Amino acid sequence: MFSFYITAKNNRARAGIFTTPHGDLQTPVFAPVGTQATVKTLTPEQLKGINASLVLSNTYHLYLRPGDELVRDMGGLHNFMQWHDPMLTDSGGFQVFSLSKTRKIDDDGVTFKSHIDGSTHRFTPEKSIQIQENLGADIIMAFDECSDPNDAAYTKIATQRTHLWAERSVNAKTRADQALFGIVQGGVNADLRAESAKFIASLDMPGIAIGGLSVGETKEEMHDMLDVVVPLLPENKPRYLMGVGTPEDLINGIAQGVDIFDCVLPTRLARHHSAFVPEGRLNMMNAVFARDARPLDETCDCYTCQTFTRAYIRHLIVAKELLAGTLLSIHNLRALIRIMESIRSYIADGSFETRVPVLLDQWSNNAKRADC
RNA sequence: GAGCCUGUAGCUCAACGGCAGAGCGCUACACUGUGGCUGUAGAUGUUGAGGGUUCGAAACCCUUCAGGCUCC
Repeated sequence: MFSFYITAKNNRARAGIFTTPHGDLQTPVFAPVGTQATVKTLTPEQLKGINASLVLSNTYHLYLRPGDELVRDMGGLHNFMQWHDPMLTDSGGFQVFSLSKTRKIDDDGVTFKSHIDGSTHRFTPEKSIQIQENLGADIIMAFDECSDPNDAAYTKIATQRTHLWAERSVNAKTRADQALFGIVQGGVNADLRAESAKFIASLDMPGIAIGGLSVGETKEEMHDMLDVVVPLLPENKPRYLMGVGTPEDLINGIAQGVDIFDCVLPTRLARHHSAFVPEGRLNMMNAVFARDARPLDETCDCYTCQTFTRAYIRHLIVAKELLAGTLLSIHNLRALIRIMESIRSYIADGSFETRVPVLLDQWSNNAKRADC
């Protein structure tokens, strides 16, 4: 039911097709994040309009509200949110650590308090898989622990625990129509990363994720960890770099052999008034755009850029109109998806490697603000 | 025409004889497996105007301008 064909390679970069029960995914792919069974501010129709192919949703959030059994009874996540293409759910591991103020972790699982009402809950690997089976995404994730990469001693403990939990996640899985991906941890320790990559690869899951990056370490550390991990992963399985990222991170990640990415950044920045454009990140609330009649990005083919001026978008932001978030989300997601489309064609025609410096030069200053 | 009240940052208002301030707004910055947040930094004043008293005035006195209320 799940297979991954590599259609072209440029050194470590690969283009491929991952088949799922809801259609084929062309990789490299960027997945918009739809935490609460919606990519914030966008309809499924709008997502189709920007050629989104994979959407991520969240186990932690949907378990707390409206409840995974309710989603199951409403026909599963695809039907519930009316997204009929490939979907992925997170395991809830990350949110237990990033959102819950108080939590108690032991080798069996995590007891935590809801960020919504403070009520107490418990996740174990088995519980996470059960929830994700109720939700019904095509790709589901092993329950893991994402620790602070700067805490080396604790990261070792958390990584070992993540390995035990990965095995338990595999054993808990019952549905054949879902692909369970394992997650490599190990912080910024090369030896621990290598050990984790080998262990997770040994479980022979249909895909492997690299977690615990873009959580506070430097770009150089992320780069170094990918250099350690990716060569230790099987060629014939998709590699998923969780929570990344900026246009620059996507280009670098693909060059290092990553196939799947997800990130809140394009939609979060959209709601916080920033736009990805080739010359840099624009803060569209800035007064300089008040009378700017140009589109966000003259080279972009998205609905926002084909239709509206910067002046209008700034007006919507200043007036706190919801449409601002929608228009900027359409643009930011389209910008990243368009980069993916270009790179897939570059890998296919063999030009990707030589184009990386040009792509980076074009997009690397999106990590911070542009001057225009 | 007479009496009273009010004029302080873009807005609403503090300070009532001793460094002119707050909230909001404004100008920027940050945001990477999402709390439509949040956090950080910054700018802005002939205290309506003019004169006087005082070591010192947004404050007290005089004149004047503007707005409001009341009375004739």
